[in-house]
Amino acid sequence: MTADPLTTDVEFVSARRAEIVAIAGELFAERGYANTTVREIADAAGILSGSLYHHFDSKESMIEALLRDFLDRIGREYATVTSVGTDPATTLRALVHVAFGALATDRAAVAVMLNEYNVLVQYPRFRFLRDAVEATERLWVEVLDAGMRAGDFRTSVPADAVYRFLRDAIWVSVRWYRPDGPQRPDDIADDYLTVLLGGLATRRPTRRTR
Amino acid sequence: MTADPLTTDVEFVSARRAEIVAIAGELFAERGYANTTVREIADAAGILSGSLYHHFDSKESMIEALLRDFLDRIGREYATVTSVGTDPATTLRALVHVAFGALATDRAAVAVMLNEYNVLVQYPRFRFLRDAVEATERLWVEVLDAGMRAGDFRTSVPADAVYRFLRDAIWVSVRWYRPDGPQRPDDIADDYLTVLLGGLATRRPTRRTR
DNA sequence: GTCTATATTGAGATAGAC
DNA sequence: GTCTATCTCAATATAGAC
Repeated sequence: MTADPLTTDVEFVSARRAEIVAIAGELFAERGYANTTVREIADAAGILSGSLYHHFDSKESMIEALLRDFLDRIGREYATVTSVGTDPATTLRALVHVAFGALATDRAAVAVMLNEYNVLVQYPRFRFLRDAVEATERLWVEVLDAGMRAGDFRTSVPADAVYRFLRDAIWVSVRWYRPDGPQRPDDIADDYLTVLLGGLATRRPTRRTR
Repeated sequence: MTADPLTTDVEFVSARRAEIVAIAGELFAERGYANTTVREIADAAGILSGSLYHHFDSKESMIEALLRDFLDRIGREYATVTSVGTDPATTLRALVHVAFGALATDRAAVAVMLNEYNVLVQYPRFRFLRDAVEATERLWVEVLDAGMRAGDFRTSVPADAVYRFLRDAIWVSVRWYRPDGPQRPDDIADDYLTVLLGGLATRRPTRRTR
Protein backbone atom coordinates (compact mmCIF):
# COMPACT_ATOMS: atom_id res chain seq x y z
CA MET A 1 0.00 0.00 0.00
CA THR A 2 3.03 2.32 -0.07
CA ALA A 3 2.02 4.07 -3.28
CA ASP A 4 4.49 6.20 -5.19
CA PRO A 5 2.58 7.86 -8.01
CA LEU A 6 5.73 9.24 -9.58
CA THR A 7 7.30 5.90 -10.45
CA THR A 8 5.00 4.46 -13.11
CA ASP A 9 1.42 4.71 -14.23
CA VAL A 10 0.84 1.39 -12.51
CA GLU A 11 0.39 1.28 -8.77
CA PHE A 12 3.83 0.97 -7.26
CA VAL A 13 4.43 -2.00 -5.06
CA SER A 14 7.59 -2.87 -3.20
CA ALA A 15 9.98 -5.19 -4.98
CA ARG A 16 9.75 -7.57 -2.06
CA ARG A 17 6.00 -7.71 -2.33
CA ALA A 18 6.18 -8.43 -6.06
CA GLU A 19 8.71 -11.15 -5.35
CA ILE A 20 6.39 -12.80 -2.86
CA VAL A 21 3.48 -12.59 -5.28
CA ALA A 22 5.57 -14.44 -7.85
CA ILE A 23 6.61 -17.09 -5.34
CA ALA A 24 3.04 -17.58 -4.14
CA GLY A 25 1.85 -17.72 -7.74
CA GLU A 26 4.17 -20.61 -8.52
CA LEU A 27 2.83 -22.55 -5.54
CA PHE A 28 -0.79 -21.73 -6.34
CA ALA A 29 -0.22 -22.91 -9.90
CA GLU A 30 1.46 -26.13 -8.87
CA ARG A 31 -0.70 -27.34 -6.02
CA GLY A 32 -3.82 -25.19 -6.19
CA TYR A 33 -4.72 -22.11 -4.16
CA ALA A 34 -6.66 -23.94 -1.46
CA ASN A 35 -3.92 -26.54 -1.04
CA THR A 36 -1.19 -23.96 -0.58
CA THR A 37 -0.59 -22.81 2.98
CA VAL A 38 0.75 -19.45 4.00
CA ARG A 39 3.50 -21.33 5.78
CA GLU A 40 4.59 -22.91 2.49
CA ILE A 41 4.62 -19.51 0.83
CA ALA A 42 6.66 -18.07 3.67
CA ASP A 43 9.08 -21.03 3.53
CA ALA A 44 9.59 -20.54 -0.19
CA ALA A 45 10.20 -16.85 0.41
CA GLY A 46 12.70 -17.60 3.18
CA ILE A 47 10.71 -15.95 5.95
CA LEU A 48 8.21 -17.03 8.59
CA SER A 49 4.49 -17.05 8.01
CA GLY A 50 3.76 -14.16 10.34
CA SER A 51 6.09 -11.95 8.34
CA LEU A 52 3.95 -12.33 5.26
CA TYR A 53 1.34 -10.20 6.94
CA HIS A 54 3.61 -7.23 6.82
CA HIS A 55 3.15 -7.29 3.03
CA PHE A 56 -0.38 -8.63 2.67
CA ASP A 57 -3.40 -8.56 4.89
CA SER A 58 -4.49 -12.01 3.77
CA LYS A 59 -3.75 -14.95 1.51
CA GLU A 60 -6.55 -13.74 -0.76
CA SER A 61 -4.69 -10.49 -1.32
CA MET A 62 -1.80 -12.44 -2.78
CA ILE A 63 -3.83 -14.19 -5.45
CA GLU A 64 -5.68 -10.96 -6.16
CA ALA A 65 -2.42 -9.11 -6.75
CA LEU A 66 -1.19 -11.90 -9.02
CA LEU A 67 -4.29 -11.90 -11.19
CA ARG A 68 -4.87 -8.15 -11.34
CA ASP A 69 -1.36 -7.58 -12.52
CA PHE A 70 -1.57 -10.30 -15.16
CA LEU A 71 -4.97 -9.26 -16.50
CA ASP A 72 -3.87 -5.64 -16.72
CA ARG A 73 -0.85 -6.53 -18.76
CA ILE A 74 -2.43 -8.95 -21.19
CA GLY A 75 -5.39 -6.63 -21.61
CA ARG A 76 -3.02 -3.90 -22.73
CA GLU A 77 -1.30 -6.30 -25.13
CA TYR A 78 -4.60 -7.29 -26.71
CA ALA A 79 -5.56 -3.63 -27.07
CA THR A 80 -2.25 -2.88 -28.79
CA VAL A 81 -2.84 -5.67 -31.29
CA THR A 82 -6.35 -4.64 -32.22
CA SER A 83 -5.48 -0.96 -32.45
CA VAL A 84 -3.16 -1.67 -35.37
CA GLY A 85 -6.12 -2.43 -37.61
CA THR A 86 -4.95 -4.89 -40.24
CA ASP A 87 -7.14 -7.60 -41.76
CA PRO A 88 -8.98 -9.93 -39.36
CA ALA A 89 -6.90 -13.02 -40.14
CA THR A 90 -3.69 -11.18 -39.37
CA THR A 91 -5.18 -9.71 -36.21
CA LEU A 92 -6.37 -13.14 -35.12
CA ARG A 93 -2.91 -14.56 -35.69
CA ALA A 94 -1.42 -11.82 -33.57
CA LEU A 95 -3.94 -12.37 -30.78
CA VAL A 96 -3.21 -16.09 -30.73
CA HIS A 97 0.50 -15.35 -30.52
CA VAL A 98 -0.03 -12.95 -27.62
CA ALA A 99 -2.12 -15.53 -25.76
CA PHE A 100 0.38 -18.35 -26.22
CA GLY A 101 3.15 -15.91 -25.40
CA ALA A 102 1.71 -15.56 -21.91
CA LEU A 103 2.64 -19.20 -21.37
CA ALA A 104 6.24 -18.12 -21.21
CA THR A 105 5.93 -14.78 -19.46
CA ASP A 106 3.07 -15.52 -17.05
CA ARG A 107 2.84 -19.28 -16.71
CA ALA A 108 1.79 -19.24 -13.08
CA ALA A 109 -0.84 -16.56 -13.51
CA VAL A 110 -2.34 -18.33 -16.52
CA ALA A 111 -2.53 -21.61 -14.63
CA VAL A 112 -4.07 -19.95 -11.59
CA MET A 113 -6.57 -18.12 -13.76
CA LEU A 114 -7.50 -21.36 -15.44
CA ASN A 115 -7.75 -23.41 -12.27
CA GLU A 116 -9.27 -20.98 -9.81
CA TYR A 117 -11.43 -18.71 -11.94
CA ASN A 118 -14.68 -20.58 -11.48
CA VAL A 119 -14.42 -20.58 -7.70
CA LEU A 120 -12.99 -17.09 -7.24
CA VAL A 121 -15.47 -15.37 -9.53
CA GLN A 122 -18.25 -16.31 -7.14
CA TYR A 123 -16.95 -13.81 -4.58
CA PRO A 124 -17.61 -10.06 -4.92
CA ARG A 125 -13.96 -9.34 -4.32
CA PHE A 126 -13.05 -11.08 -7.55
CA ARG A 127 -15.70 -9.56 -9.74
CA PHE A 128 -12.88 -7.98 -11.73
CA LEU A 129 -12.04 -11.41 -13.09
CA ARG A 130 -15.38 -11.66 -14.84
CA ASP A 131 -15.04 -8.10 -16.14
CA ALA A 132 -11.67 -8.91 -17.68
CA VAL A 133 -12.87 -12.20 -19.15
CA GLU A 134 -15.91 -10.57 -20.70
CA ALA A 135 -13.97 -7.66 -22.13
CA THR A 136 -11.50 -10.10 -23.66
CA GLU A 137 -14.31 -12.15 -25.14
CA ARG A 138 -15.87 -9.06 -26.73
CA LEU A 139 -12.54 -8.10 -28.26
CA TRP A 140 -11.84 -11.54 -29.79
CA VAL A 141 -15.39 -12.08 -30.97
CA GLU A 142 -15.31 -8.73 -32.72
CA VAL A 143 -12.25 -9.81 -34.68
CA LEU A 144 -13.89 -13.12 -35.59
CA ASP A 145 -17.08 -11.36 -36.61
CA ALA A 146 -15.18 -8.90 -38.75
CA GLY A 147 -13.48 -11.82 -40.47
CA MET A 148 -16.82 -13.49 -41.12
CA ARG A 149 -18.32 -10.31 -42.53
CA ALA A 150 -15.29 -9.87 -44.77
CA GLY A 151 -15.68 -13.42 -46.03
CA ASP A 152 -12.32 -14.49 -44.61
CA PHE A 153 -13.75 -16.86 -42.00
CA ARG A 154 -16.44 -19.44 -42.44
CA THR A 155 -19.78 -18.49 -40.94
CA SER A 156 -21.19 -21.96 -40.29
CA VAL A 157 -20.21 -21.79 -36.62
CA PRO A 158 -21.09 -18.66 -34.60
CA ALA A 159 -18.20 -16.40 -33.64
CA ASP A 160 -18.75 -16.79 -29.91
CA ALA A 161 -18.68 -20.59 -30.21
CA VAL A 162 -15.45 -20.42 -32.20
CA TYR A 163 -14.02 -18.08 -29.59
CA ARG A 164 -14.79 -20.47 -26.74
CA PHE A 165 -13.06 -23.36 -28.50
CA LEU A 166 -10.10 -21.11 -29.23
CA ARG A 167 -9.75 -19.68 -25.79
CA ASP A 168 -10.07 -23.03 -24.07
CA ALA A 169 -7.52 -24.78 -26.24
CA ILE A 170 -5.06 -21.93 -25.79
CA TRP A 171 -5.24 -21.47 -22.04
CA VAL A 172 -5.45 -25.13 -21.13
CA SER A 173 -2.18 -25.65 -22.93
CA VAL A 174 -0.57 -24.25 -19.79
CA ARG A 175 -1.19 -27.70 -18.35
CA TRP A 176 1.21 -29.42 -20.67
CA TYR A 177 3.46 -26.56 -21.79
CA ARG A 178 7.01 -26.92 -20.50
CA PRO A 179 9.18 -23.80 -20.51
CA ASP A 180 12.26 -25.95 -21.04
CA GLY A 181 10.66 -28.07 -23.76
CA PRO A 182 11.61 -27.98 -27.45
CA GLN A 183 8.64 -25.84 -28.51
CA ARG A 184 8.57 -22.10 -28.00
CA PRO A 185 5.16 -20.50 -27.46
CA ASP A 186 5.31 -19.06 -30.97
CA ASP A 187 5.83 -22.57 -32.38
CA ILE A 188 2.81 -23.84 -30.51
CA ALA A 189 0.81 -20.85 -31.70
CA ASP A 190 1.76 -21.62 -35.31
CA ASP A 191 0.79 -25.28 -34.94
CA TYR A 192 -2.50 -24.28 -33.45
CA LEU A 193 -3.19 -21.71 -36.16
CA THR A 194 -2.42 -24.23 -38.87
CA VAL A 195 -5.13 -26.56 -37.59
CA LEU A 196 -7.53 -23.79 -36.66
CA LEU A 197 -7.39 -21.89 -39.93
CA GLY A 198 -6.67 -24.66 -42.41
CA GLY A 199 -8.51 -27.52 -40.75
CA LEU A 200 -7.37 -31.04 -40.15
CA ALA A 201 -9.07 -32.63 -43.16
CA THR A 202 -7.39 -32.77 -46.55
CA ARG A 203 -10.62 -33.50 -48.42
CA ARG A 204 -14.26 -32.56 -48.03
CA PRO A 205 -15.39 -34.14 -44.78
CA THR A 206 -17.31 -37.41 -44.89
CA ARG A 207 -20.95 -36.79 -44.04
CA ARG A 208 -22.01 -37.17 -40.45
CA THR A 209 -22.88 -40.64 -39.28
CA ARG A 210 -25.01 -39.61 -36.32
CA MET B 1 -17.65 -52.90 0.23
CA THR B 2 -20.69 -55.21 0.34
CA ALA B 3 -19.85 -56.99 -2.90
CA ASP B 4 -22.49 -58.92 -4.77
CA PRO B 5 -20.75 -60.60 -7.72
CA LEU B 6 -24.04 -61.80 -9.17
CA THR B 7 -25.43 -58.35 -9.88
CA THR B 8 -23.15 -56.94 -12.55
CA ASP B 9 -19.61 -57.32 -13.79
CA VAL B 10 -18.84 -54.02 -12.08
CA GLU B 11 -18.14 -53.97 -8.39
CA PHE B 12 -21.50 -53.62 -6.67
CA VAL B 13 -21.95 -50.65 -4.41
CA SER B 14 -24.98 -49.73 -2.40
CA ALA B 15 -27.46 -47.40 -4.05
CA ARG B 16 -27.07 -45.02 -1.14
CA ARG B 17 -23.33 -44.90 -1.59
CA ALA B 18 -23.70 -44.18 -5.30
CA GLU B 19 -26.19 -41.46 -4.46
CA ILE B 20 -23.74 -39.80 -2.08
CA VAL B 21 -20.95 -40.02 -4.66
CA ALA B 22 -23.17 -38.17 -7.13
CA ILE B 23 -24.06 -35.51 -4.57
CA ALA B 24 -20.44 -35.04 -3.55
CA GLY B 25 -19.43 -34.89 -7.21
CA GLU B 26 -21.78 -32.00 -7.87
CA LEU B 27 -20.29 -30.08 -4.96
CA PHE B 28 -16.71 -30.90 -5.94
CA ALA B 29 -17.46 -29.72 -9.48
CA GLU B 30 -19.07 -26.50 -8.35
CA ARG B 31 -16.76 -25.27 -5.61
CA GLY B 32 -13.66 -27.46 -5.93
CA TYR B 33 -12.67 -30.53 -3.95
CA ALA B 34 -10.61 -28.71 -1.34
CA ASN B 35 -13.31 -26.12 -0.80
CA THR B 36 -16.03 -28.68 -0.21
CA THR B 37 -16.45 -29.83 3.38
CA VAL B 38 -17.77 -33.20 4.45
CA ARG B 39 -20.42 -31.29 6.37
CA GLU B 40 -21.67 -29.72 3.16
CA ILE B 41 -21.79 -33.12 1.50
CA ALA B 42 -23.68 -34.56 4.44
CA ASP B 43 -26.08 -31.60 4.41
CA ALA B 44 -26.80 -32.09 0.74
CA ALA B 45 -27.38 -35.78 1.37
CA GLY B 46 -29.70 -35.01 4.26
CA ILE B 47 -27.60 -36.66 6.95
CA LEU B 48 -24.97 -35.58 9.46
CA SER B 49 -21.29 -35.55 8.70
CA GLY B 50 -20.44 -38.45 10.98
CA SER B 51 -22.88 -40.67 9.11
CA LEU B 52 -20.88 -40.29 5.90
CA TYR B 53 -18.18 -42.40 7.44
CA HIS B 54 -20.46 -45.38 7.45
CA HIS B 55 -20.22 -45.32 3.64
CA PHE B 56 -16.71 -43.99 3.09
CA ASP B 57 -13.58 -44.08 5.15
CA SER B 58 -12.53 -40.62 3.98
CA LYS B 59 -13.39 -37.69 1.75
CA GLU B 60 -10.70 -38.90 -0.65
CA SER B 61 -12.60 -42.16 -1.12
CA MET B 62 -15.54 -40.20 -2.43
CA ILE B 63 -13.65 -38.45 -5.19
CA GLU B 64 -11.83 -41.67 -6.00
CA ALA B 65 -15.13 -43.52 -6.43
CA LEU B 66 -16.47 -40.72 -8.63
CA LEU B 67 -13.47 -40.72 -10.95
CA ARG B 68 -12.90 -44.48 -11.16
CA ASP B 69 -16.48 -45.03 -12.16
CA PHE B 70 -16.39 -42.30 -14.80
CA LEU B 71 -13.07 -43.34 -16.32
CA ASP B 72 -14.18 -46.96 -16.50
CA ARG B 73 -17.30 -46.05 -18.37
CA ILE B 74 -15.84 -43.63 -20.86
CA GLY B 75 -12.91 -45.96 -21.45
CA ARG B 76 -15.35 -48.68 -22.45
CA GLU B 77 -17.17 -46.26 -24.76
CA TYR B 78 -13.95 -45.27 -26.50
CA ALA B 79 -13.03 -48.93 -26.92
CA THR B 80 -16.41 -49.67 -28.47
CA VAL B 81 -15.95 -46.87 -30.97
CA THR B 82 -12.49 -47.90 -32.10
CA SER B 83 -13.40 -51.58 -32.29
CA VAL B 84 -15.86 -50.84 -35.10
CA GLY B 85 -13.02 -50.11 -37.50
CA THR B 86 -14.31 -47.62 -40.05
CA ASP B 87 -12.21 -44.92 -41.68
CA PRO B 88 -10.23 -42.59 -39.37
CA ALA B 89 -12.36 -39.49 -40.04
CA THR B 90 -15.52 -41.33 -39.09
CA THR B 91 -13.87 -42.81 -36.02
CA LEU B 92 -12.62 -39.39 -35.00
CA ARG B 93 -16.10 -37.96 -35.38
CA ALA B 94 -17.49 -40.71 -33.18
CA LEU B 95 -14.81 -40.18 -30.52
CA VAL B 96 -15.54 -36.45 -30.43
CA HIS B 97 -19.23 -37.18 -30.02
CA VAL B 98 -18.55 -39.59 -27.16
CA ALA B 99 -16.37 -37.04 -25.40
CA PHE B 100 -18.87 -34.20 -25.74
CA GLY B 101 -21.61 -36.65 -24.78
CA ALA B 102 -19.99 -37.02 -21.37
CA LEU B 103 -20.88 -33.37 -20.77
CA ALA B 104 -24.48 -34.44 -20.42
CA THR B 105 -24.08 -37.79 -18.71
CA ASP B 106 -21.10 -37.05 -16.43
CA ARG B 107 -20.85 -33.31 -16.10
CA ALA B 108 -19.62 -33.36 -12.52
CA ALA B 109 -17.02 -36.04 -13.11
CA VAL B 110 -15.67 -34.26 -16.18
CA ALA B 111 -15.39 -30.99 -14.28
CA VAL B 112 -13.69 -32.66 -11.33
CA MET B 113 -11.30 -34.49 -13.63
CA LEU B 114 -10.45 -31.23 -15.35
CA ASN B 115 -10.06 -29.20 -12.18
CA GLU B 116 -8.41 -31.65 -9.81
CA TYR B 117 -6.36 -33.92 -12.05
CA ASN B 118 -3.10 -32.07 -11.73
CA VAL B 119 -3.16 -32.07 -7.95
CA LEU B 120 -4.57 -35.56 -7.43
CA VAL B 121 -2.23 -37.27 -9.83
CA GLN B 122 0.68 -36.35 -7.57
CA TYR B 123 -0.50 -38.87 -4.97
CA PRO B 124 0.13 -42.61 -5.37
CA ARG B 125 -3.49 -43.34 -4.58
CA PHE B 126 -4.55 -41.56 -7.76
CA ARG B 127 -2.01 -43.09 -10.10
CA PHE B 128 -4.93 -44.66 -11.97
CA LEU B 129 -5.83 -41.21 -13.27
CA ARG B 130 -2.58 -40.97 -15.18
CA ASP B 131 -2.99 -44.52 -16.48
CA ALA B 132 -6.43 -43.70 -17.85
CA VAL B 133 -5.30 -40.41 -19.37
CA GLU B 134 -2.33 -42.02 -21.07
CA ALA B 135 -4.37 -44.93 -22.42
CA THR B 136 -6.89 -42.46 -23.82
CA GLU B 137 -4.16 -40.42 -25.43
CA ARG B 138 -2.70 -43.52 -27.12
CA LEU B 139 -6.11 -44.46 -28.48
CA TRP B 140 -6.86 -41.02 -29.94
CA VAL B 141 -3.38 -40.48 -31.32
CA GLU B 142 -3.56 -43.82 -33.07
CA VAL B 143 -6.72 -42.73 -34.87
CA LEU B 144 -5.13 -39.42 -35.84
CA ASP B 145 -1.98 -41.17 -37.04
CA ALA B 146 -4.01 -43.63 -39.10
CA GLY B 147 -5.79 -40.69 -40.72
CA MET B 148 -2.48 -39.03 -41.52
CA ARG B 149 -1.06 -42.22 -43.03
CA ALA B 150 -4.22 -42.63 -45.10
CA GLY B 151 -3.89 -39.06 -46.36
CA ASP B 152 -7.16 -38.00 -44.78
CA PHE B 153 -5.61 -35.65 -42.24
CA ARG B 154 -2.94 -33.09 -42.81
CA THR B 155 0.48 -34.03 -41.48
CA SER B 156 1.93 -30.58 -40.90
CA VAL B 157 1.16 -30.76 -37.18
CA PRO B 158 2.15 -33.89 -35.21
CA ALA B 159 -0.70 -36.16 -34.12
CA ASP B 160 0.04 -35.78 -30.42
CA ALA B 161 -0.04 -31.98 -30.70
CA VAL B 162 -3.36 -32.13 -32.52
CA TYR B 163 -4.67 -34.48 -29.85
CA ARG B 164 -3.75 -32.10 -27.04
CA PHE B 165 -5.56 -29.21 -28.69
CA LEU B 166 -8.56 -31.45 -29.29
CA ARG B 167 -8.73 -32.89 -25.82
CA ASP B 168 -8.32 -29.55 -24.13
CA ALA B 169 -10.99 -27.79 -26.14
CA ILE B 170 -13.42 -30.63 -25.57
CA TRP B 171 -13.01 -31.11 -21.84
CA VAL B 172 -12.78 -27.46 -20.94
CA SER B 173 -16.15 -26.92 -22.57
CA VAL B 174 -17.59 -28.32 -19.35
CA ARG B 175 -16.87 -24.89 -17.93
CA TRP B 176 -19.41 -23.16 -20.12
CA TYR B 177 -21.71 -26.01 -21.13
CA ARG B 178 -25.20 -25.65 -19.65
CA PRO B 179 -27.37 -28.78 -19.57
CA ASP B 180 -30.47 -26.62 -19.94
CA GLY B 181 -28.97 -24.47 -22.71
CA PRO B 182 -30.11 -24.53 -26.34
CA GLN B 183 -27.24 -26.70 -27.55
CA ARG B 184 -27.17 -30.46 -27.06
CA PRO B 185 -23.72 -32.04 -26.70
CA ASP B 186 -24.06 -33.47 -30.21
CA ASP B 187 -24.64 -29.97 -31.58
CA ILE B 188 -21.53 -28.71 -29.85
CA ALA B 189 -19.60 -31.69 -31.17
CA ASP B 190 -20.73 -30.92 -34.73
CA ASP B 191 -19.73 -27.26 -34.40
CA TYR B 192 -16.38 -28.27 -33.09
CA LEU B 193 -15.84 -30.83 -35.83
CA THR B 194 -16.74 -28.28 -38.49
CA VAL B 195 -13.98 -25.97 -37.35
CA LEU B 196 -11.51 -28.74 -36.55
CA LEU B 197 -11.83 -30.61 -39.81
CA GLY B 198 -12.69 -27.84 -42.25
CA GLY B 199 -10.75 -24.99 -40.70
CA LEU B 200 -11.86 -21.46 -40.04
CA ALA B 201 -10.33 -19.86 -43.11
CA THR B 202 -12.18 -19.67 -46.42
CA ARG B 203 -9.06 -18.91 -48.42
CA ARG B 204 -5.39 -19.83 -48.22
CA PRO B 205 -4.12 -18.25 -45.02
CA THR B 206 -2.19 -14.99 -45.23
CA ARG B 207 1.45 -15.60 -44.55
CA ARG B 208 2.71 -15.21 -41.03
CA THR B 209 3.72 -11.76 -39.90
CA ARG B 210 6.02 -12.86 -37.08
C1' DG C 1 -27.84 -46.43 8.63
C1' DT C 2 -27.95 -42.37 11.27
C1' DC C 3 -27.18 -39.46 15.40
C1' DT C 4 -24.66 -37.29 19.38
C1' DA C 5 -20.62 -35.79 21.00
C1' DT C 6 -16.01 -34.99 20.66
C1' DA C 7 -11.01 -35.79 19.59
C1' DT C 8 -7.41 -33.86 16.87
C1' DT C 9 -5.11 -31.42 13.69
C1' DG C 10 -3.83 -27.83 10.73
C1' DA C 11 -5.03 -23.57 8.83
C1' DG C 12 -5.15 -18.27 8.54
C1' DA C 13 -4.26 -14.54 11.16
C1' DT C 14 -2.58 -11.29 15.16
C1' DA C 15 0.45 -8.77 18.77
C1' DG C 16 4.34 -7.08 20.08
C1' DA C 17 9.50 -7.62 20.58
C1' DC C 18 13.68 -7.00 17.93
C1' DG D 1 10.99 -6.25 7.61
C1' DT D 2 11.24 -10.29 10.23
C1' DC D 3 10.66 -13.27 14.33
C1' DT D 4 8.42 -15.36 18.45
C1' DA D 5 4.52 -16.87 20.33
C1' DT D 6 -0.07 -17.72 20.18
C1' DC D 7 -5.12 -17.22 19.18
C1' DT D 8 -9.04 -18.93 16.99
C1' DC D 9 -11.60 -21.48 14.17
C1' DA D 10 -12.95 -24.86 11.00
C1' DA D 11 -12.05 -29.15 9.10
C1' DT D 12 -11.62 -34.35 8.96
C1' DA D 13 -12.41 -38.13 11.42
C1' DT D 14 -13.78 -41.29 15.48
C1' DA D 15 -16.59 -43.79 19.20
C1' DG D 16 -20.41 -45.50 20.76
C1' DA D 17 -25.53 -44.99 21.51
C1' DC D 18 -29.91 -45.65 19.13
